[in-house]
Amino acid sequence: MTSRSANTKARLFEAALQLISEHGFAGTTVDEIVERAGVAKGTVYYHFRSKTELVEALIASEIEPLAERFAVAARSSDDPLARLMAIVRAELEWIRDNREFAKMLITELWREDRVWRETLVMLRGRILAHVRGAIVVGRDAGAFPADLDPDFAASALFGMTATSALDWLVFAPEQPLEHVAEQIAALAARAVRA
Amino acid sequence: MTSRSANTKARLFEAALQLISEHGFAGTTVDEIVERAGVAKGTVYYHFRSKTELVEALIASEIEPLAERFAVAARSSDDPLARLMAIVRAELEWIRDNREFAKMLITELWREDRVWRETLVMLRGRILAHVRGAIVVGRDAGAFPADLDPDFAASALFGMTATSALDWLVFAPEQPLEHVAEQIAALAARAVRA
Amino acid sequence: MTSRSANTKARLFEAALQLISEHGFAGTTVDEIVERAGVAKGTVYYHFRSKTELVEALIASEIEPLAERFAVAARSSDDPLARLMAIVRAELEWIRDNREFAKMLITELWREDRVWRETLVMLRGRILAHVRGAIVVGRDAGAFPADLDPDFAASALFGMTATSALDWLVFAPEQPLEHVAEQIAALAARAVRA
Amino acid sequence: MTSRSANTKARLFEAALQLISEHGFAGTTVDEIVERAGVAKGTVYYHFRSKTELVEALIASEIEPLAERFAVAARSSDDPLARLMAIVRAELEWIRDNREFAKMLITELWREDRVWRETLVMLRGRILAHVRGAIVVGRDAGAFPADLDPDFAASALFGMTATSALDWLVFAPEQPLEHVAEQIAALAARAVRA
DNA sequence: CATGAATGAGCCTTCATTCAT
DNA sequence: TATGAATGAAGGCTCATTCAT
Repeated sequence: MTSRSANTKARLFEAALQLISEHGFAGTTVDEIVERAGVAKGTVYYHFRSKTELVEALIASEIEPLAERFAVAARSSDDPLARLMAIVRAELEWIRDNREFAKMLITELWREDRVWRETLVMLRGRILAHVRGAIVVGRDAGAFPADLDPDFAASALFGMTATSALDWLVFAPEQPLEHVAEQIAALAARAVRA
Repeated sequence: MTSRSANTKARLFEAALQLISEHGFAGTTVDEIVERAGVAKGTVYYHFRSKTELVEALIASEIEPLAERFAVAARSSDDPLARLMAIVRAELEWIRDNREFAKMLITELWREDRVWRETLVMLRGRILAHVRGAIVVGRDAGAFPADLDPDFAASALFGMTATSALDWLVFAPEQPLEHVAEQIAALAARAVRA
Repeated sequence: MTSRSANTKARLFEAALQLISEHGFAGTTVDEIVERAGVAKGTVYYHFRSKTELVEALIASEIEPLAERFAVAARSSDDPLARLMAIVRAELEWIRDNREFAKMLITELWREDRVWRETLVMLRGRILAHVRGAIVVGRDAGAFPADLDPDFAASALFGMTATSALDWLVFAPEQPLEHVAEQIAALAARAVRA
Repeated sequence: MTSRSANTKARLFEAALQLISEHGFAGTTVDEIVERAGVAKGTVYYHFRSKTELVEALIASEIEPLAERFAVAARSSDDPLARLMAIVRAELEWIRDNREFAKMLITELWREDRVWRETLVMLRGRILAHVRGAIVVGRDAGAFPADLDPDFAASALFGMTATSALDWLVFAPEQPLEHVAEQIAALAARAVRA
């Protein structure tokens, strides 16, 4: 792929991401995307087979960096609680840095008729596996309650962090990340400790 | 309004709700709605000014019963923790009973260009106020940590419950409500204890 | 179907037929069809699922009358040669009366990627069966040569008549039908007589 | 013209011919042509001014060899009937050897909006002139009926042969050329005998 | 109260053509 | 001589809305 091609695709990705996070996939037109990207309409169809495949490619391009951030956080400590806190913080920071992508994921994850749904579900699984791993280790070490359902707790902590982060960005964006991180970390830490 | 008219509207509401929960507002057509409702296309425009107003009316018709369920739960006990648990449980039960509506709320709440967004934000505010109220009482009584940010904790607990409930219904619907309720209640109870 | 619907469809059929006979299926746009028919573009898609299905319906609507004309001609006489001549004449008259449809059939019959190809091939088979029937009877009665291949002769006579008729209409439309009919009849009669 | 250039053009011609015979001119895209030819899209526009001129050049490249085959057949004998039979056989063989081109000619000859229509009409005239010549000679010599319209008979015999040949190739390709040639020759010979 | 035929703006997509390399 | 990324006009189709009945 030439760098000209790569540059064009990158501009299309950015334009599509911003628009879809605001108006959803169905509510975003190809005309709007190309206008914001500064290319002609046909260019989309030179690089992608359809509007849908443009978004599939966009998601695919973001998934690895995202998954890697969580993998790094999960490797950050041997202490289960510290590891959990690192993951929570990674989630917060990622949402802060990728607000548009996060909004798109939330609104599209529950939509059952999207071709990329499987991809998103798998991504969710990879991330939750890290959370779950830390929980299992902590539970077996006696640091967390014995009757904690790891799958359930992983999903709950992940969801609590995600919705809190979005609430923060949408309804109280003036709050510093540190305050949010502290509050969520405190809640999460208490929620799982034995 | 005659009962014939009310019946027609009810069928339109139900059809619209199911379709929008699956495909989103923009992804649902009036043709699909009327086909599922078993009425003619013109009928929608006899009862509502537009597709948007149909959905506005649908949301309005659900809001009071929903808010009332939370109000009842919030009045159920004087003990702050018990009250919190009742609210969590009310949320779970409501999502189980109104799965389509819950999915619609989640995917449409973050969309900034919807006319009913304000309505949903206000609804969210009413519900969070109950949670927040219980937290403030518990904090002031020393049952909850003194440094707990009530707004923040309310949003986090509400979000944790909502995403857990949706995960449950979408990814593990065979789990009994009791197990889910216990797990969430345990997490929530620990999260706020002093 | 209401008469308003039927009228609209008939106007679409007529417009489509004229345009496709001139520019072919792929060379005719829906915009051109609706402009000539005097209806809005959406009307096509209210009545038909696609441009292709509009043409399928058009062909289906013409096939029975056409097949019936040949069936009548084939029943016109017990004498095989007279019957053959009646069929040839029916073909000529039909092409004269349905010039657009005939041109469309010729240019679309050989196209292997058309959904209606099977329909046209079956129509061809029904017509050829009449010609073939007359030839078999004449051959068995000794009026036609014993070594005449009925399938082959039927296809040859039918094709000769069709191309002659189109040549006539396109390159020498001033000739009266009678002259054309006499010439073709004479050629055909000689071609098959023992 | 270098041999590399000639080779590229030849590959474009072959690809275009196959595709157009299947899907028609309007139904064939430049993308499809270059993909089958194994060259880049711009290459078409380096060698030809447009898709239309590519096809014009393709037709032009085939016309002389085709016309020459008929001219040779027309010179093959002094006997009018033998000459006619030779032309019929030449037509059959040419269609067998150039099936795609023949199908393209048939479907494009009646299309009144093609720039190459005049070229094809002239080609038709040149071929029919040979048939007509043989008929006139035979009629004047008393071998053919005196009331035979030479133009008409030429067109009819040519059309009969062409449609029979295509029917053969499309619907009964397993038949040997000899059988087809015999059947058509017998029909044609009888059709014009005095 | 309800219908369904009709509308037309606007959607996604196609495709012949251009142009910098 | 050839490439392939980019273009934009035009294509088929969708869909919320209107309206005569």
